[in-house]
Amino acid sequence: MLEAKNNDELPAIPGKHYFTIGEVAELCGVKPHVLRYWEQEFPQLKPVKRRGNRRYYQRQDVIVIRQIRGLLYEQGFTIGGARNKLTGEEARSDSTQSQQIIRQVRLELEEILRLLRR
Amino acid sequence: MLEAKNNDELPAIPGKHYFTIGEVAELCGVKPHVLRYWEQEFPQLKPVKRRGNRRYYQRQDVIVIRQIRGLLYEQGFTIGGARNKLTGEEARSDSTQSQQIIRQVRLELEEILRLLRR
DNA sequence: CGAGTTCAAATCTCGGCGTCCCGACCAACT
DNA sequence: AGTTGGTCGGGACGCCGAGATTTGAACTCG
Repeated sequence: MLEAKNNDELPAIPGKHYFTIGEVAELCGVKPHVLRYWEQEFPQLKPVKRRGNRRYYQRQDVIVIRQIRGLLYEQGFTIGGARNKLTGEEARSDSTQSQQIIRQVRLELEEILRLLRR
Repeated sequence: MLEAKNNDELPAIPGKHYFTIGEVAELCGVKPHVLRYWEQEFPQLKPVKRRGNRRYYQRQDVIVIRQIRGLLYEQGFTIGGARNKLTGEEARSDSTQSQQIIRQVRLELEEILRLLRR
């Protein structure tokens, strides 16, 4: 159990509404204590809690967890990077790689313009 | 010097062909010993070496370094993640359109620079 | 009831990512 | 030629991010 699987080899999420931490662990290939840890690190991860502070995850939470898992274990983000990526996902000021390059070229062009003006 | 800048606040790359490690450090906001370290970690980072094993970086190297810097310090990738992202990008690079355009514009720019320098 | 699961909090581990230090080498000035 | 300051590789060291383990009590479910 809990081998290092690819995200897309994980089982489909069963049709029920609530999952215990153990079930989610199994579903996502991530150990329970790691799920608790991630909960401190990712504000978007807030399972409902019930009697005795037990966590009850909904399907949405499972999806978020799989996203996080993908960013950390497949894409190679740090926790901080994954967090930013997730929170900034809608507020896409996210500059892609080629956008950065283009900005750089623009700077160089302006530099040349400056030279030409003298 | 060497404050934690954003990538897009870095100065334009001057028009010369070769840079010492110290100049690159300054240009990219990354200390020399880190550049040497990255060189072990990123196969795509191979400055030419001359007498006494001194590194001579070309503009292309400076660009790569800034990309790496962006991935690590702004996007929040691990070194491994950044490396994969870069090598994966290279594999695709011959077919992505914007990269071809960028390369072409860059060539023209360098031609102009050469003209300007006479 | 009893076996198994879950809880919070504290502590421990370990590798990733540098950082420091070293004597030696090199290059550009004067 | 001598001086000044940047650069070389390499080995030891340090910090901290990301979990792992431990503990002992509380809960769940058959």
